[in-house]
Amino acid sequence: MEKLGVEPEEEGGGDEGDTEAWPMELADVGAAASSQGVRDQVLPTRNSSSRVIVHVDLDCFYAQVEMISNPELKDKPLGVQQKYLVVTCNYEARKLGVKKLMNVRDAKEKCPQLVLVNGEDLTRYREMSYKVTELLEEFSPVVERLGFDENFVDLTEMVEKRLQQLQSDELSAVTVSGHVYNNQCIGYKTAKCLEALGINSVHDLQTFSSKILEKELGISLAQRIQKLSFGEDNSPVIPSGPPQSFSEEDSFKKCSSEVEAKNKIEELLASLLNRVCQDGRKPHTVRLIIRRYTSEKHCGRESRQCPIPSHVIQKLGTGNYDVMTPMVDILMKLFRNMVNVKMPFHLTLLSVCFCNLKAVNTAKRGLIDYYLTPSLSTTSCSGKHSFKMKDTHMEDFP
DNA sequence: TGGGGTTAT
DNA sequence: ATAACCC
Repeated sequence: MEKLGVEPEEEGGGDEGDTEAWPMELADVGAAASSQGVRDQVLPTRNSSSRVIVHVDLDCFYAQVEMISNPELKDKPLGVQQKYLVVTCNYEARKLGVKKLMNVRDAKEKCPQLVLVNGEDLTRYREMSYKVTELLEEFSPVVERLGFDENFVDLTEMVEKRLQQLQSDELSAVTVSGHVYNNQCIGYKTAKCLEALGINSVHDLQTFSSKILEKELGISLAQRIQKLSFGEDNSPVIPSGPPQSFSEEDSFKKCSSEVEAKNKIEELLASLLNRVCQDGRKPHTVRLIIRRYTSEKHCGRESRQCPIPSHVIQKLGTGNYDVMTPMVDILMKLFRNMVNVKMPFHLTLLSVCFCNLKAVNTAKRGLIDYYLTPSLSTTSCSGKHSFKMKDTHMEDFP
């Protein structure tokens, strides 16, 4: 890949007009990685015939963000803690036996010098994550995100252009070698199914009867994972664009009263409203998610959702508290719809999600809305993404 | 086991 | 509304 010059670390690109020094921060990401021996991956992947797709996989991303925030942490064993878990850690910590998703107790036992920082608030991680994606989008707009720390970039066009510029003698010296990423399929349910069929390795999967597999798993999944077992992945890189939902969650040992729940919901909501304000689009649906205490049950979440009333939608992003009250009312109705508050209950998680996001300026906002909501055109909110009403022509409306 | 995300049904 | 998948 060096021949193609696509390492993020090499990009010093001027980012004119933006007061934030993010190219420097990105250089820091690279530096932090280098200082740790670079396990961050920039690999050609999803190889199939003639595409050039690069997989950018940042390792221990949260820990790297923390080390950039506080360079004193750089040479110490560092873990990022969420509740009782060390969700990720830097290389110093790994050398001393700390693993991802290790219990705080076990981690401290293994490594008493371990420095822990709280990583329950994802704000800075999310921001850095999008900076990485935006950087990659400079090479090609076709960037697909996977979680906060992985991106797939389709560079086919860039490479073809580059090849066209080369003289023929130079061309003969170019070899494009692809690393075929052997996608283990780690899906829990599917793995269990495969195990039941006696399929325990990639080779087992390669040689297993297609017909039987299709009958067991359905034709779609069967064909896909069997191709994957040969390292073939033809799936297009889908540009992720802006997020389709915003959510905030909190887990805890016990929440057993309505007041307690309301307080937690208000906290989640306050953060969410800030995020929605900065994004500029408006959610048209809210969802409340709970997890009840039960001895087991792996993915036992329940949710209720409803449309957000239009008069509330319009107050969103105006950065005021008028929205809090009606939104809390809506969420508490959803809450009581799921939880019988007259009976004892025991929750271990609450989450609020805004989804069904719509752009404000292009959506089918009718003429009536337009004329009756002058406050929209003066909307301000502390981000650089604040929305301003564009010049409007009649053709914009149906 | 956290605190996010996505798509399919 | 849930389930499965990803990190």
